[in-house]
Amino acid sequence: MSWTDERIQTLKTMWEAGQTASQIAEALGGVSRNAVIGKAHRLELQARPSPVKPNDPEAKAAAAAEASASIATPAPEPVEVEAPKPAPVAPPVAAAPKPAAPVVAEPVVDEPEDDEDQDEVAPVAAPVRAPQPILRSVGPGGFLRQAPGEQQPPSTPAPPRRLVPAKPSPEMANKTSLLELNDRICKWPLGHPGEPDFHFCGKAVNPGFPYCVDHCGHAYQAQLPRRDRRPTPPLPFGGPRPR
DNA sequence: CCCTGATTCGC
DNA sequence: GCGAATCAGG
Repeated sequence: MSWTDERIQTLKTMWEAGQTASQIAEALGGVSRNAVIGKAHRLELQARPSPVKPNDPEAKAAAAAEASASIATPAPEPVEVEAPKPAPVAPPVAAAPKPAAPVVAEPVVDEPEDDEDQDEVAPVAAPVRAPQPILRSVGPGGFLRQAPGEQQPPSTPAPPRRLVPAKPSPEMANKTSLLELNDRICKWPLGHPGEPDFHFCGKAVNPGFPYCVDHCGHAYQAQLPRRDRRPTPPLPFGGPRPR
């Protein structure tokens, strides 16, 4: 598998959306988790909390000094630490539990009359599960319950030759799907991954940010004293959606 | 053990 | 540029 523009775009988006490298690899198919991480780094997408971050230049220097006690001090450069910029209170992606594989709304019209294997360049990028109605119990808020492990069966990563199910419903006609995202449109998720109407905001971004001006306002807030905080910070992913 | 991302380094 | 191997924390 090679890194086509589409696949790179998917990688970028999912990475920014807080998906784990494993999830991204699985969604893309044909690549390993390491491949995804490696590519992400080459794309300079890092900027994500790593479970294994030294993060302490002094400790590093100390360790280095200890390891090579005989070497002259290599002038430990004081690394710049996170400045107190306005802390994003609710980076929507941070709390992302396990958004399912990319939901494609791309209405791929399936013409039944032509049976031949046409190497249709259908976006194979993401395995698409037919939007089969998931019948589950309904929670207090009216949302569909989903067992933690059954977001979607990522199990059949078999690259679908055709994407039949994406019915061109008028519902999704104007919605922005995962694969339609780019650097210029707002990536704020609307709805829940796995649900049929899950899509993204899609408005023009606030330059320099992944979201439009409105959603930047939601995503980046000044840290307020607990008492003064809104009881419910926006949770774009996960969490029951009030209806 | 499992998971995670980071890094290295031969290709 | 790519990604397996390896590392290291949770």
